[in-house]
Amino acid sequence: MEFTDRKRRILHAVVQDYIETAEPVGSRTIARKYVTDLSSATIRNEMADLEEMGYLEQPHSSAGRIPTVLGYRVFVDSLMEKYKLSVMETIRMQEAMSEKANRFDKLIEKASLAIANVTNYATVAISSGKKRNRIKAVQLVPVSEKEAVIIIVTNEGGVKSKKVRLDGFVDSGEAVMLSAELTKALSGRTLGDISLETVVRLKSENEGADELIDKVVSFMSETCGEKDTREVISHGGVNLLKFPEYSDIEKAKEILEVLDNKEQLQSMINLPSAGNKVNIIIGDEKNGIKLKDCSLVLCNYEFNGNEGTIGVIGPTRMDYARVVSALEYLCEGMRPQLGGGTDKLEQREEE
Amino acid sequence: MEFTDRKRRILHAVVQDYIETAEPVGSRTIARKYVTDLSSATIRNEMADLEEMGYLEQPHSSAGRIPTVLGYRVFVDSLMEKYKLSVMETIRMQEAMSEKANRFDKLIEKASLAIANVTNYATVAISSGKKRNRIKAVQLVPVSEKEAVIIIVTNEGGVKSKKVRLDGFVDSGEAVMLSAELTKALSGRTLGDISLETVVRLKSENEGADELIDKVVSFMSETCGEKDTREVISHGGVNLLKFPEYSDIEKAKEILEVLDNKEQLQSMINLPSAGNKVNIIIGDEKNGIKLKDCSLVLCNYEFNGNEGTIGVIGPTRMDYARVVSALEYLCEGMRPQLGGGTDKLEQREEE
DNA sequence: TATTAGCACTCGCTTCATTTGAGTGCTAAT
DNA sequence: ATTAGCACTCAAATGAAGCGAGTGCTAATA
Repeated sequence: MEFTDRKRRILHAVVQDYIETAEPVGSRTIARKYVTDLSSATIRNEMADLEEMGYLEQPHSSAGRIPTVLGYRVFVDSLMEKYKLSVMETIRMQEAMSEKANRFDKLIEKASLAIANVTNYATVAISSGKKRNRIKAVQLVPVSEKEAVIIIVTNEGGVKSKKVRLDGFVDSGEAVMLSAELTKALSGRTLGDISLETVVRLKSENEGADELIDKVVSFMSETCGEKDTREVISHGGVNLLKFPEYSDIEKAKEILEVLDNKEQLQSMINLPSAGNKVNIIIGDEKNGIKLKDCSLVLCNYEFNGNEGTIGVIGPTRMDYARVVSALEYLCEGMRPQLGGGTDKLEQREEE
Repeated sequence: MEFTDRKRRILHAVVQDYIETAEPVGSRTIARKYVTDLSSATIRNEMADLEEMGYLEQPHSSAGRIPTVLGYRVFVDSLMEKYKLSVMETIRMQEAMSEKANRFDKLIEKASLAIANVTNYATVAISSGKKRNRIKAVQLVPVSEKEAVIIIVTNEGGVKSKKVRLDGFVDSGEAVMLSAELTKALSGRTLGDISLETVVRLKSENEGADELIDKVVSFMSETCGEKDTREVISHGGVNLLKFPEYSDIEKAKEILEVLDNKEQLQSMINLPSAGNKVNIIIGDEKNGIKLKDCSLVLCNYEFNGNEGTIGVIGPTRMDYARVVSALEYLCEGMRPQLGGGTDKLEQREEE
């Protein structure tokens, strides 16, 4: 059977209306609101065809039609028109992002929250910082008789620090010396690639500081091992409760449990990383994970050397056009400063 | 009317049974399961008394009794017996806490999650770091031609850092000099109390570094202004969905919205800080906030100089004894190392 | 030949009345 | 003082009737 233009118009109408109302849409509704040049009877026939072709289905025999997964697919791929964000929406996002974001994970937390608020769906964000940083400087600061702070500054200006307890005493003079030594020896290297010889040499050249050097080295490898810190966060889960598809508490629990579970979230998001384009995953199109009846709109972002993915989760019946626009706006707006002066580029890390 | 010992036994039984079943409990149930030496008729009379005294109420005239807020109050204050944590429960908490917690906020995040998992209620935690820290050292590290990192180390070994952009160039020699100067001038002071004279003097003694000094000072006051960074987090909101009191989606939405809202959470928790003892707030006992039908069990904790509050939110019908024990175990176990060697005490902060 | 009007039919909801049963309060007996 | 017994109450479960949105099919129309 041929997918005529008229069928296309009708499919578009069904999806559109179902997205708005969450009610199965009947032929009469379409004839009145969308395809006014045809009678309900004609539309009825076309809808029967569309059902046969797999784009629509009926919850029960005397109800209207709802889109199938396939129906949504062609809708998002070729039917839906681009949504123009309202001024209000852009402002809300800019405001959310304009506040000083200290750490990178704070920034994406803000982004995630902003998207959740603007779209009124749930969001999930993952930061997969590709930290291939090199050491710029190492500093030791004694803070009490038996404690000192190790500070490592990287290339990009990142700072890692740790307070350690020492058995031996280190005074500030020694600390300064040792800082200089360590900086000289390690500067330019990656956190991971400190060779054993280097360690041995350092120890022999700085007698009595064995303990501290060990601590520094182990701290570095520790930190380095955290490459996949992959923080997963989620916001706006409650937003979903206002949709009728989750008025059943069991359904609600199901999805909220997924949103609460970092592992599941992660496995859900990790699948595709198709460039920087927005990626839409509908219903349970293969990729497993129990996001039945849910859709996922993903977008990769990049900021200041870190990168990650942010996504929106909602009912399959979500307002794809608006979600896509919001995500694009935010992710693209992240590279240039999104509402701040030069300040925006200062990355800052703290307790 | 007198609050006889028999009345006490019956009230205890009602509360206990209601906590378990969530169903109004009738006289027959009590006669069979709890107070077997009395007939249901006698218990009926006693219950009528208890209702008159304000400890019990009836949802409707032909139903069993449920505890009033007052009823819960006397239950938690003088009736309930201490719960002994099962081995399984302690193990689960220890495991959750034993992993290396980098930053302090990560640690309390873990604690919050652990309590949520063990109790199966929702938790909320707030860290109100009482940062009365004094400066120990100031370090400047140039990372590129026009960028440098400012690092401030405090008394307690806390580290704050920020990458700044500079118009003028700073080489590492200058940076070391300036670091020493700044450390000498500022060491021992609180982040907030740098006087104008000090700034002026520093600038005159270090010509050409005006810009950097300004940045350092403004960073300090910025950081200082963050005294109330008061990070609020919450976990286990979904847990609540399994309780029948939230099987109505509207009720569920109500509480989950509160849990999602940092401001509301904060105002809810901030009320009492009665020492280090566990504090139970039932229903909407004055203190406002829409936690009607909910109870809140709060406990203050302290770790490594930081302090905060962690709390459990659940239906008024929650298993107070178990929650109290879990919280006490966790909060008290926080000062001594809770499942780790000396390592546990090392505080570490990073990107 | 494509479209449309018309009509019988389906089936999920809502409404309303009835039944059921757990639980109470009261009274009279122990 | 306690208890057995009984009439009464009321929420919740059950089920029948009617409604109405929507369909599929057929016959008339352009």
